[in-house]
This record gives sequence, structure tokens and C-alpha cells, in this order.
Amino acid sequence: MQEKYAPAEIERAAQSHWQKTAAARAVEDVNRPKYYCLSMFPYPSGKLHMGHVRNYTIGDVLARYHRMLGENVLQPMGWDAFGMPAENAALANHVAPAGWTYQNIDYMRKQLQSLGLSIDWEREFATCSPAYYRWEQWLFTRLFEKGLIYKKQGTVNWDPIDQTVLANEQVIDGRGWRSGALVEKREIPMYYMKITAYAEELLAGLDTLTDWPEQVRLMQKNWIGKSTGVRLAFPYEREGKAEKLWVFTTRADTLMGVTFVAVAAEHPLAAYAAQKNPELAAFIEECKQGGVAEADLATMEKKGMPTGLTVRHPLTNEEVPVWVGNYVLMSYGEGAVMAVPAHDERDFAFAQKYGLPIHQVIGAEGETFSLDGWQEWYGDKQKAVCVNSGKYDGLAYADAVDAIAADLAKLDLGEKKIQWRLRDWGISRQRYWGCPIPIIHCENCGDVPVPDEQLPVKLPENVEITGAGSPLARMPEFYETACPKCGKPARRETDTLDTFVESSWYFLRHTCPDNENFMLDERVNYWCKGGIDQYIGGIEHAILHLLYARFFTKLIRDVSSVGGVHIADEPFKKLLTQGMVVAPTFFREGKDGKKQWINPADVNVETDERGRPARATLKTDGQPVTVGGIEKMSKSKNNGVDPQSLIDEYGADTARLFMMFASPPDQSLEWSDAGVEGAYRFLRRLWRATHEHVRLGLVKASSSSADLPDALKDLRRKLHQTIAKVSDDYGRRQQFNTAVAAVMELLNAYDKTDSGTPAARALAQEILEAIALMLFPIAPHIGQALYAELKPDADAAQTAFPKVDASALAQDEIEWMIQVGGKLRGSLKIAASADKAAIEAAALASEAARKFMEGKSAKKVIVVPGRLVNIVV
RNA sequence: GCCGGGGUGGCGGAAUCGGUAGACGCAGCGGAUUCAAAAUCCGCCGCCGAAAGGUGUGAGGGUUCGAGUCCCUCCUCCGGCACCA
Repeated sequence: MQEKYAPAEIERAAQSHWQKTAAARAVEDVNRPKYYCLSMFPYPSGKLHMGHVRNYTIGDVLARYHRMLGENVLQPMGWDAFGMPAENAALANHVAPAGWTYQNIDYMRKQLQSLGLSIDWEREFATCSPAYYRWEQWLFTRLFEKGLIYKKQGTVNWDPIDQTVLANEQVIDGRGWRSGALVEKREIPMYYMKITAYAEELLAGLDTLTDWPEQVRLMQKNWIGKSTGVRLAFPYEREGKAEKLWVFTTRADTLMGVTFVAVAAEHPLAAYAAQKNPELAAFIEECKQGGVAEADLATMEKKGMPTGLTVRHPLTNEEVPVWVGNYVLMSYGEGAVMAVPAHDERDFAFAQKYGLPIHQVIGAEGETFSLDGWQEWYGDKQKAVCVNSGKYDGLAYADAVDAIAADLAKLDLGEKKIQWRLRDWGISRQRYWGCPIPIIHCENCGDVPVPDEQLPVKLPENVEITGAGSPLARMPEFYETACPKCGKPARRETDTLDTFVESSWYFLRHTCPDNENFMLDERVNYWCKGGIDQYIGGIEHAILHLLYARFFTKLIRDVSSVGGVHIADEPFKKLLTQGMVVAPTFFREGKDGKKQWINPADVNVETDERGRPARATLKTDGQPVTVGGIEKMSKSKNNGVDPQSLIDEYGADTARLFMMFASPPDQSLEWSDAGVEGAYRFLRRLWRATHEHVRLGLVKASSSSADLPDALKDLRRKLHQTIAKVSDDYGRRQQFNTAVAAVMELLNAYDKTDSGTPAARALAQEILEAIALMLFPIAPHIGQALYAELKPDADAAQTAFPKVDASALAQDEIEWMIQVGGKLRGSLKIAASADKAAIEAAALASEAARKFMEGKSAKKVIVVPGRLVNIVV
């Protein structure tokens, strides 16, 4: 055995050994329990960052651990290869998005392989390959035929200078990121997926996902947002004709307090009123300014203008003025709301601003209402009752809603209704680097799906990106085609699909990536039975990606033409949401006011007393740069830290070990390489300990504590406690930092114990073998190498995880903590066989108790089994 | 604005079901080894205090024999908000 730990050498050897033995190759085998372990696939942005290392190391730890438990493990990898960054890179560097993407994939694959991940690379694919997206197009046409995909108008961000649609990310402070122009909302036709048809099932399914973090289930529940309320109408006359203005409310009990109605700027009634009202038309035009992101809409100043129109209150027939409000969302409910300023914060602020009346209709007997305290009347639905509401006075929330809904129903002006916050999913993108939408527009036949035999609709790969509009719309050779139905000249759709579509089903395709005839085959039945056993990915995907993936799983299940395969209701049985790796951001503002983001590696940073970056200068010119926030590592903020230098300097095992040791996986982690040295030191120390043992000669490992002297008995107990702890941390808890700490403690204890006797050498053999195997999931190369030295004929990658010897855990004495009045005052060793009375007596007689009870008698003695005794005086 | 999560020594973090706060590691300090350095090894290390002891988990309040953990109010940071992925 080599004396020095040489990571580069042993990592090369281990990786070539695993390749030779096909250690990570997954083969269907119905006789073994399967374990499909999947990490969210990366976008090929160029280089790995620390978030990737964290994500894929966690996945590999679980995959390797479960292999050691004897399960048939599948751990695949792919590339989420369509997306905006490729087009941005194309613009900046005059390269084709396809070439840029494939280059990135090649580089990042090498980086992943250098980490020693036990991935079955035979199942790799990139979503930008026609072999993958043809099945996405195929599914699109099936869903289109079933009406689960349909066309309607949608609102997008429009850059009037670049004449192009912008993503929300490309709208900065209401302006286009490249042109600087004020962004406008614009309505265009788009395809939508009817996710709302599955709202009820997506909500109910959350209750079955017991191995998902509660946090994620809660966020999805709130996102789907089921609320029960009343859809009701305010009647009015328009040019002599009776019309109804519909609104939705969850607070029908406040209907008698309505003092105005507000409609969205895009509402037809607003447009009608604006015809004879230039001022209102100007206001509606103003509302079009700015982007469509909800965070911006919700935080902007609430503005409104009266339309001059009135509607009639459905129950009192009183006139109610109609306003246009910029805070009313056309996309939720009816695009119109009834306003009850006395009992809604937003309505109250609006009424105050524009001098609209405020009528209290909720209260409690004997209490009075003042404008300052209006919130008190809103909050508690349980206690509140109707007041100033005529026949509804005295009714509590639920009764009032029922009574009012019943009266509205009699008038044909309303009914109870379930309302969802969830909206249908707009999947059209006016972009090039995505999956072409397989539709042909024919003047005679309308929107015709591309027939199966014409799939895939291939995306031309050699194109020039100009930043203005979609290149496909300028390529007659792409869009000029014939109608599949009537054969007349027709125009191919030039929009592409939202890239979330690719990531909504890739996990199924990994089971059968080579099938050229079907989207999926029976292999999916094996690997995905009961769902993918473990899914690992960033918490930032808690809602959108995970919801869309759940939705797609149900869609594919329900498309009967995907024959012979049985898809589970839910795709991911167990979910581990990784916390983000965050890092400080730095930037300089260019002459045009645009931010140029600078990588943390390129600046020198001064920190304040709280350790946060306060000032920074660019290394190349020594001049200051602006310090931004601490944010998740991303390409757009250029704050990703490349792990390659870490791997080059210390090896993959140290990088992996440090990443796992730095913090629990679900917690966000502010990147710092302080402490990498400690991980490396630990591996070196372990190497040295093993080398010393091997030098003295291999022996048979001990297997019992029966004849060991006390010191060795204690050490062997520590070993088996550690095996129990590490198994629990890998398996149930999925918390790897504490598993590493436990192994470190074991090595510390091992180092402190004398090792001369044959019994000690046998125990050393047992301990070192166990450490090599326990560390194998996290640091597989050194685990492989050390185990081979300790057991020359064995292969760690083919060896079971160490088992706990329960008899080694037995203890003669237990140390009890002694508390007096809840404060720790001492400790006491008592025989493990002592009963409760004996423990109480011993505690009361202890020196700590005597000293701190000050002669008072014990009022109560609390014994917490195996832990402490609290004497209450 | 809305939804979700976090805040514990100089730093990363531990404390798993309400029961020893600070495991493990980093940094620091003192020592050994060395011609010297690196590496390694030993010891110390929340704060106040000479000690006894007191105090301490973002702030304030509460429940409990006992609270980092449960409840209420607030501050602050991070993620998501439907076209970043």
C-alpha cells in the first residue's frame, strides 16, 4: 500500500475499475427490488457550479447506499438542453445555439464523470435531440386532438423597439433588458394546456405524497388555490339591452357593503366605456405599460378611474359605480371584483384614495366601528356576524354566505362556485431554441396537427440569431408547407414549446431512451412502478416544475394510445429538496445603465463585522465594484463558483465530502471554501491510519465484544453506534453532514485507543473495513481503494453496507444528568439495571442535589428515561 | 403584495419526539517535533467572572418541572410568483 494519499491516482484507478465492471449499469430485473434515483437534470450552461456538485453528490450518495442495501439501482443523467441562455450566447458570441449547447454538454459531462458519479451513461439524452422531442410533439398532437391543448389569447411582455416578446427575466424595472424601452402588455394567440382540468386531482394527490417535504406540499396546495365562494352578477343595461357584470367573491357575506365594482383594464366593459371617454381610454392605455409578472403587478401603486357607468346591486337594486382598477387581474376569476372597503384592505386603501364610501356590514354586538380599526372586522370569519345588512343581520359567516347565495340563485344572479387560483398553462414561446409546435395553419382546415408520419418537425440548427423576433418566422423553408388534410399551401407554426414541457416527462424516457418506435415501453413499468423512488433537486422548483411533472404523469397515464405501459398517478414517491447554494453578486453599471455582472472569483472582498461582503474591488484593475445581494448561483448573475479548481487541487472525494459535510442537504448554503482543508485532512488521516494497520499485517476482523477488555468494548460499541447512526442518516434522515461527523468521531476514538494486542488489531481491522464502506457512498474512490487494501479480493462497489451488532451496544452503566428546578447541577453514573425508585433515590442523595436543594424537600421528581432526573423544590 | 422557508460561538453547523445548548469541522491561541518550514501530534477555545456562579439560540411576550424546539406579536434574510431553469 502506498504511504501517501494520492487522490488523482486512486480516483483514476477507481473510475476505470467501475467502468470495466459496469458498476453503474442498470438492467431490469424483476427478481430484485428496484431503486430509481434521479436528480433534476442540469441546463447545460457551460460549466458545473457548486449547486450541481451538491445535487449530484446527494443523488450519488443515495444511489450508492441503496446499491449496498442490495437494491437494483437506476441513476440516469440527461440535459435540459433547450432554453434562452443558448440564444443569448448566440447573440453575444455569434455562435449557433445548437453548437454552443452540444459543446457545453461535452464539457459538463466530463466534469460530472470526474466526480465519480455512479450514473448509467448509456441512458443519457439531451432534450434538444429530435429523437427526444419527436415524442413530445407526438404527445402534443394527441392532447390537441383530445382538447387538452387549445388556443386562446394570452398576454406577453412586448418590447416596442426590438419588436420582440420578452421573458419576465428580461424585463428590468419595466424596461426591456437590451433596448431599454418601456415594456408593454400585448395580447397574442397562444396554445394552452388544460391543467385546470386536473386541478382537483393535483390537489388531492398531494395528500398521498407522504414522503415529500410538508413545505412543498403546502406551497403547491396554495398555488392550486381552491376556494369556495359565490359567482354573482351585477345587472345593468347597455344600449337598452339587459346585461350582467359577473364577479367572484369568497366573502359573499359582505355583499351588502359593496360601494363600487372594479374591473380589469382589459375587461370588455372597460373597453366599452372608453369608447366615449378619451380620459378613460388614456388610463387603460397607461395600464398596458409594464410587464406581466405578478410580483410587479402586486407591488405597484393601486390606481383607478371611474368608467361613468353604473350597475345595479343584485339584492338592493341600488346603483353601484363601476371603476377600472389596475390591480384587478383579468386572469383570475371574472376579471372583475366587488369592492367592500370596510372589510378588505385593498378596497379600503382604494376607497380612501378616491373618496369612495365605506359601509360597515360585519361586526359584533355592542362594538363600534372606526376607520382605524377596520381590519378587526375582517380577520376572524368565525366570530364575525352581519350588521347593517337588513334581513341578514346577526348571521355568521357561513350562514350569511348560504343565505345570500340562495337569494341570488332565486334571482338567477349567482350561485356557489369553486374557484381555482391555478390557471391553464400557456406553452407557446416566440423563441427559436425550443421544440417546434407540431401544428400547421391552413386557411381551409384551421389548425391541423402534424400527422405522426411527418414527425419530428425538426428544428433547423444552423440559424442566425438577431434578438428581434423568432428566426423561424423568417425562414420560408421552415414554415412553408402543405396542409396534411387538404394539401393546399399552408403555414407551419413558428412558435416553440415552453422548455418546462421537456422537463415534465424526461424522467419517464430515461427508462427507455433508445426506443425509436414508441414514446415509452414496458421498461417504464418496472422502473417507475409506485413512482420514482427518490427525486432530488433544488427547492426553487417546488412549484412549477414539480407541478407540471405531476400533471404530465397524469396526462400520459390518461392518453390511451400510449399502450402497454402503466404510469403511476404520481411520478415521484420520495422527494428531497436541496437548499440552494448561494453566493454574493457583484456588478458594475455600464454607460447605458445596464448591469455587468462580475464573478465572485474575480473580485477581492472586504467583509463587515457580520461577515457579509461590504466593499469589493475588481482583481484586474483594483477599482471598486458594486456589491449586490446574496443569491442562488446562476448564469444570469454570474455568481456561480466552478468546482473544477477544487477537484483539481484536492480530488473529487474531498469536494464531495466537503459538500456533504458543510450543511444539511435541505438548507441553503452560502458558498465558502473555508473548511475544505479539514475534509482533505480527514481523508489523509484515514489513509494514514489504514496504511499503518496494513503495514502491520492484515488480520481477521473481530465479530464479538464478549472477551474484549473495557476500553476495546467501548470502542467497539462506538463502532456499532456509528454504523447505526450512519445508516439512519443515509436512509431515514437523509442528513449527510451528521453521518460524516459520526465517522470522524469514530476515527478520533480509534486513534486514541492503544492498538498493540491481537484483540485490538482484530478490532482495528473491523473498524477500518467499516469506515471504508460507510464512507463509500460519499467518498467512493478512497472507499474503493482502502477496502481493496484491507480485503484484497473484495470490491467495495459489490459489498453490502456494514450491519449493526446489537450485542455490542449493551452498556453496564448509564450517566444521568441531575437537574434541580430545571437547572443542570451535576451528573451521576448509575447501573443500567437500576429501577426508577433506585434512580430517584440516588439522584436525591447526590452531592449536586444536596448542595442546590438547600435543605428544602423535593416537591416532585421527574425521571426522563435514560437521560436526566429533575428535582422540583 | 401574496405563498413557503431560515436566523444558534469569530465561521460552517450539532442538539432526530419538549429533556446535558455548542457534537463534528474551520479559524484562532499555547505547546511538542524540526536547523527551519510544511506536514503531524497534544492542549485551550460562547459571553461575564479570580472563583463560586451567573448568563446565553434574531427581538419581545406566553405555556411548562423543564423551551433552540410549542403558541402569539414583531424584525430580518433567502426562495417562488406562472416567459430564468
